[in-house]
Amino acid sequence: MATIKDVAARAGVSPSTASRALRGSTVISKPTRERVAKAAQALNYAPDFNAQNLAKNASSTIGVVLPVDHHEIFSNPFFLEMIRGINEICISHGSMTTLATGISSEELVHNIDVMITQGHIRTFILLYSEKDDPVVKRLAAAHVQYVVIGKPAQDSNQISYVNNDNVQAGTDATQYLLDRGHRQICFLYSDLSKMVQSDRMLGYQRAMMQDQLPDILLQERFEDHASSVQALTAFFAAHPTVTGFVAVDDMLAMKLQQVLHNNPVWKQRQCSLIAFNNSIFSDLAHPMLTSVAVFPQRLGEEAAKIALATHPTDELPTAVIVPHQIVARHSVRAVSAN
Amino acid sequence: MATIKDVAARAGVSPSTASRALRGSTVISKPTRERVAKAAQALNYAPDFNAQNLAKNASSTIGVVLPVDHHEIFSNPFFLEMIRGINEICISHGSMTTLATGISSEELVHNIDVMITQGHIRTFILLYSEKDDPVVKRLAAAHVQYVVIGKPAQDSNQISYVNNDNVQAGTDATQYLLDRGHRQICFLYSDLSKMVQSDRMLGYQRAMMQDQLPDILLQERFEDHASSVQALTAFFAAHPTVTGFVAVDDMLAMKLQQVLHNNPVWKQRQCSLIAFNNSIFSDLAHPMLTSVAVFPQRLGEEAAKIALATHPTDELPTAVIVPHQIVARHSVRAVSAN
DNA sequence: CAGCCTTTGACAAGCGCTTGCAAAAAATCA
DNA sequence: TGATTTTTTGCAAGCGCTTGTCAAAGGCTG
Repeated sequence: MATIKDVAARAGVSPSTASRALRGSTVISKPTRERVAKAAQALNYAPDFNAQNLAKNASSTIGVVLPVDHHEIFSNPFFLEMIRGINEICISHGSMTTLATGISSEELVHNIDVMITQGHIRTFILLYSEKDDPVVKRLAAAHVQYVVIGKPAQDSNQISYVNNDNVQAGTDATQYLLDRGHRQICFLYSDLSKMVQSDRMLGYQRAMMQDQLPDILLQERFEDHASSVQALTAFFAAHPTVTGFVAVDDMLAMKLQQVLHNNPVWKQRQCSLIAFNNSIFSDLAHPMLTSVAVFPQRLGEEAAKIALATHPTDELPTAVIVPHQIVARHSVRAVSAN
Repeated sequence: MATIKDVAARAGVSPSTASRALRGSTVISKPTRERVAKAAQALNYAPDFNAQNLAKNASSTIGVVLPVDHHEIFSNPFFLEMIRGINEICISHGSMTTLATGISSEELVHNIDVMITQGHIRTFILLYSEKDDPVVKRLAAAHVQYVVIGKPAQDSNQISYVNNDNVQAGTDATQYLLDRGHRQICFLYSDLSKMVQSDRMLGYQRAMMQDQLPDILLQERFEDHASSVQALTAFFAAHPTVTGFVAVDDMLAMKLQQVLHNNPVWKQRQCSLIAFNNSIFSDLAHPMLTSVAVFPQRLGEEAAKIALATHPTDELPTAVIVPHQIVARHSVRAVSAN
């Protein structure tokens, strides 16, 4: 590997000049800068990250934090797509990414500690957002920069984040059903402590309220068949005229679909179903799910851009909202308005 | 952060002695070693990776290579679980992991190049195995160490790998159906160029042959409903008495299940179904799929252990096979032997 | 044309750690 | 006890890069 001395020699300047020239310092004359650049090119020079980091006492890699391992969460293809997006941008900026995972909160925090103290990593991207997250506390205490994907649980205008407009997405999904004649629409969710879910629910409620229709909520995880059937039986008893569901994500939608499909009476109702995330599950369901795409890769990309852009810690935070988009498949039918 | 000088000072020795003591060099007397260790402990000392790497001209991070981005592949939860396993082990060995991804083969190779030349990464784990992989070529050319998860496409006893015994898994799955009275069993796959699939198929064939039963093969991707129905119609016409399917993975099994379920006649056949991977899809299907678990996290762990263990490149390669295990759910019924 | 300011580039120190080499200390032996 | 070996420790150089400081060179003005 060529070192900076080699390119300096070839360009006929000192290493320090070469260094400055390569980072585009205006203190070096343009001709020299070009000469150095040419030499670097010719020698196929690339700086050694370790040396660079050591000298700058910084790091060219950014840490990507996965949520604490919880099987269900973890099997969500979402994360990989976000990681892809992040990595893409990082590489193009000459950075690398490294992962922080953990089987428990403590382990995660510890791993992050190691990355900060030993790895000198100064920028993190959180792939999730949670209330009272010890990870966030640690990050803040260590004065490192971080951007979260999702809506920050608090201080949302003090920290950088990228997110979808989940409230709007909720409204749009609901409106989609309304537009097709549905009036009795149920919002199906599993865990309101997740910001995504409560936001989408808010959106749903807004849409319903606008048409002066009553909320119909159903919380259910569909963990086993028996309890699912029981829950749905009770639900339909209370709301016999429901024609559509807005399910908070497509995994949940799929589960609902399964139990619906499996009961002749319910199947006959042909309830419409709109979901979120547009992941592989939407395609795998039958009928395929109409779903609100949220573009995880894009989320990752935007997060990485923010992370790579602002280095001064005391700068104003950035927030970017990535758009969503309904992709129509076959799980929604129009009904004649009653 | 405490540096090695600090601990040296506190222990009353020179930095070099401290360094040697901390790496456990036997050239340092035991008492001093202990004194240094104690000082390090007290100061909460941890070495700076960058400095360490620079001095040793090595790297304490290992590169994890994802397959080239192909949407279907990428939405497989498998990868994240392997990564989890890898990360777990790496962290506990004081290493970090960094990701290599790419939208094309060229991009991937380029990214890996950067990691090697600029990042000084000397060890990689490939999360996939493919024939004529340019990544492998590059890795070999650069004389870096790598271990692959899956069966190496060639030279399988020259390179380290970790894998399941997919042939045996195929046999076991088939035998599971045989044991329950099935005789007309179909093997469903999508792409034989993948080692996993061809291996599992081999196992299926072995089991069938042992009972002197004929192979029944079906290649189908179930990409859209119409073509799926068509394919199955043709299939059942040719093999009207099939009672069970061995599907090469649970995503495929799920798709099959969907189209089967959706046709009253086929549904009535109540075909049994056994799948592989035991991912979230197995749980999501209805009825839930009996599936052969292959423990991706474990695969990752083992791969990481190998990667971290052998540093001399000229050492003999290691191969480890992680066991599989059938987890019974509801997609297999016993049939009375005819 | 002398004096002063500006631009340009080199020198050298240092980031935190490792390691070859040699000096000091301890242990052994005659 | 002195010589010799063995053990233990310190010195200093160096990994590849950045950057503060300063000298040299060139351009102005009066």
